[in-house]
This record gives sequence, structure tokens and C-alpha cells, in this order.
Amino acid sequence: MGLPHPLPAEFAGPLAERFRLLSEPTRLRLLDLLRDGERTVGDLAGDLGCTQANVSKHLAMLAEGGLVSRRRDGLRSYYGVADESVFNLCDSVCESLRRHLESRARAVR
Amino acid sequence: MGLPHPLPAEFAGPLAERFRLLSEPTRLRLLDLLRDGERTVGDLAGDLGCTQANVSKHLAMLAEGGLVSRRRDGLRSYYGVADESVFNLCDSVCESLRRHLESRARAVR
DNA sequence: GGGTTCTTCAACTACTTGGTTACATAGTTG
DNA sequence: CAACTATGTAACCAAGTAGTTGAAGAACCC
Repeated sequence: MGLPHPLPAEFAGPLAERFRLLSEPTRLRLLDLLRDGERTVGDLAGDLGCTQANVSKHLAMLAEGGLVSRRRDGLRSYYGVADESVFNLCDSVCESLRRHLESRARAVR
Repeated sequence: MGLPHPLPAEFAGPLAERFRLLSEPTRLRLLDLLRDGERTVGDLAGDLGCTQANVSKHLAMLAEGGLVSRRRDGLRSYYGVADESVFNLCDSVCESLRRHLESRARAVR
């Protein structure tokens, strides 16, 4: 388990791709909005204040990467979180970020 | 601790920035190469087979984000991992990726 | 000092991508 | 069927960025 070391170039690509999926504020907010349960595209677009087409595109990316799931019911598509582990990831990064900013602040002093 | 929910837009930006730092194969391989200890720029460039300028630029980004540290000694700059938690992150993502690919494969069958 | 080596900065190119607009598709309701 | 609604898709534009090349900066040796 874990990563091979040294990391072969073939592994670095897909890994980076995965991180890239999370490197966009709108996508992160989408995931967060889905945290409480399934939502429709228009619904999410309303909450985020951006166009429906834009949201649809981001959701398609997330779905392609397996982070969200899609369920069609009549007119609407209901999207939901497919991989809860992303939230642990975000928490981890948040902590690391906080540490960094704190040491940054300490350095200024 | 943890992330605020709902996630405010001001949080999504820095969080995404952090993920973006990891969304590049060359930068991931650099971090991996540093896993065993400090290395110099030219050294790393040799291992990766790319130009020194390129490596230097990537390292500067990682340093700006607090993921690597820099120590100057005479002619060379020695870079090292400043935040070991990135490796846990990579492991997590790797696992999630593996799950996704497996379910993908199962779906094809 | 002059010369050398390692590192970094600056300008440039090619590519990627987030966002919008407009249109197409599919389902629903009258 | 026709009107309407929700979603997805294609074309396009602007901004950001990875990589190269060339020159400048910094520390060592003679």
C-alpha cells in the first residue's frame, strides 16, 4: 500500500490530475454543498451564484474523477458525493495551511 | 478544527491554491525526491531530466507554499521537505484513486 | 581581480482552462 | 402536439501557467 518510492513518472501524472480536480474554488464549494445530501444542478447554481452551464461542467469533471455520483430523475439530475474521503483531505490541507500561516506570522514578528 | 460548513468563498480560494500546488507531476516528483533528505537544484534537475531553471521555479513555488524549505550553503541551495503531511495526502489520494479505478473496471465487466 | 560554477530572474511561446453564450437534448405538462 | 423546464454540450474568449532560452546574480577558486 502507499506510494511507490521513488515515484515513477507514470504515477505522478494521475496523482496530479486528481489534485487538479480539487484545485478550483468553485469545485470545492460544490463538494461542500453536496455534503448534506443530493442536489440538482440548478439548485447548486443558484447557491453559488454562477451559471447553470458552468456548474454542469464542473460537476461533469468531478463525476469523471469519481468524486461525485449522478442520478437522473425525470427532468433533473441529482448529484451527490461519491467519495467521502475528499473531506478528510480538505481537513488535512486546512490544518497544514494553518500551520504554515502561523509560522509565517511568527516569522514576521 | 476541521473545515467550516458551509464553506465560505474566502476559504475555498486558499484551499484550492494549496491543491493546485500539488496538481503538477513535476512538483510531485520533486517532493518525492526530497523524501530521503536535502538535495540541490542541479542534482534534482539531473534526476528529473529537465532544466535547472524549470526545477528552480517549481521549488520556489513549493517554498512559497511552505511545503519545502531552502538552506543556502556556499554555491548551492539545499531544498528539503518542510511539511511531511503532504505524503499522507498523496497516500490518501492514491487509495481513493485506486478505489475509483477498480470500480471503473468492475463497471466495464 | 578574473574566471568558473551554481542558481535565479525575465521574456517569450504554447498550451490549458474557467467562464460565458447559444444551442441541442430530454422530460414534463397543458 | 406545443410550450415549457432542467440539463448537457459546443464554440469561443480571456487569463493563467509549464517549459524553454538567455542573461544576470552570487559565492567559490586561482
